[in-house]
Amino acid sequence: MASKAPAIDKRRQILDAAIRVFARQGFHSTRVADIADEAGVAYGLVYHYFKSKDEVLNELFSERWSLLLAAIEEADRSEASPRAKLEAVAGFIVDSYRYDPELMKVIIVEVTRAANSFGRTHLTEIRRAYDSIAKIVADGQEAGAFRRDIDPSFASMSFYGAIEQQLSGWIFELTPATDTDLEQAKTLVTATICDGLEPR
Amino acid sequence: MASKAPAIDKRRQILDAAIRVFARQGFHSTRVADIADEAGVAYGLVYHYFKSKDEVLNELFSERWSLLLAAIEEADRSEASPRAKLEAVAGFIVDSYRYDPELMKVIIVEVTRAANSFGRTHLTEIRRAYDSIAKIVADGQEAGAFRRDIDPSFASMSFYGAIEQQLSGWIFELTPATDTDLEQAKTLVTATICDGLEPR
DNA sequence: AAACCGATTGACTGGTCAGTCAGCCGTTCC
DNA sequence: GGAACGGCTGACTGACCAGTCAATCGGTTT
Repeated sequence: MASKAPAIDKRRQILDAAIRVFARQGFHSTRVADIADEAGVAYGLVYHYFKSKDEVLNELFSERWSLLLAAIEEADRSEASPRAKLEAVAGFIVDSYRYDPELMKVIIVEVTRAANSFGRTHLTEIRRAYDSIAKIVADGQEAGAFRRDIDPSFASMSFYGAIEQQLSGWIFELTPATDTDLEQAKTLVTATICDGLEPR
Repeated sequence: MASKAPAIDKRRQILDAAIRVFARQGFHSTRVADIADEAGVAYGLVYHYFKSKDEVLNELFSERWSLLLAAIEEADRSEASPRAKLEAVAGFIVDSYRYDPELMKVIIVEVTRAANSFGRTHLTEIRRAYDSIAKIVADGQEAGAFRRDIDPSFASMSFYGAIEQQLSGWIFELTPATDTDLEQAKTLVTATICDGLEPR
């Protein structure tokens, strides 16, 4: 008997396999057969659960991005200082990478930074994240915590870009990514963006 | 007679056509036939001048990236302040976009941010840019112009990431890109990274 | 036990394209 | 004139792969 294997969720199994394979080979050079093999499942089953290969990636992206959006909006609703809100956002993104680097790699490399193919589909969701961050900045300006001569949406792009670039560095092994590095990055991004490189 | 057509450089013609087509459709959904058509040239000629479709993209990237590397290193060699050096780098990148947005789109979307497929090939060149920027920061720290508690390579990634994210915003029309916007961006990036968002 | 039904299987097909190649110009040089 | 050469042409092929589908399996219902 051992495992009764009570209807393991094959759909989930396929998604998880897809993360691994996409991270390893990239979306374009991944064959649907690779996903099925990695999941230990028949080729056709992928099409039982998903309309197309694209839909698998879309699903992976949307699952995770909605968490990010929720995290940003929660940070925004909190009573913390604007700077602490940004720190919370940076923290969430870095933790996402720590918790599941392969998934974050797929999302960044195949969607976020590839807005030609897939990003186009998700541009609205992606934009929502930038806008929410911009709102945090704008509120901070109104409260006098941030200077007013930098456009909030400009600041938002810089902040997000700085974080994503750090993840890229880790993903492509341009930059060490020990636990300590990740932990420091959380506050360092915010320190860089809020305090600046020049001494105060 | 009319045009003596003194051996127009067909190779160049193909490269320029490739920029337009890659920018429009993305590398993966561009057929070699599309490039040839756009260039007004026979299919086979592409293979006369280039070993493969990949090589066309590689060539486009290397051409431009070497200019960027030269610009960074020249800025570094100048007598300007560290901050002015960074401003020069930001200025060069923004001007590259202004001068040839399609080429920059191709480079960012298909190479720089797609380090899975092509970036891998160019990782060394890409890294050299990050390293050169990091050197500017490190020198600035030594000279006391920058605080020392932020790792230069970390600062370099933040700086470059912030710029590239601005370009992405323009490329995907998330952000207005009038001449004034571009001009302001040059100093704003540096202002954000050097001075920070918080009032001084 | 028979009908039913969703999950699962994997062989097969249709279409797509990167890259090849055999040959055609136009020029230059003897 | 003709031979040699390099730029240039575009039809063709071989490989690859996303998506289909007919068939099987195993559990549930009546």
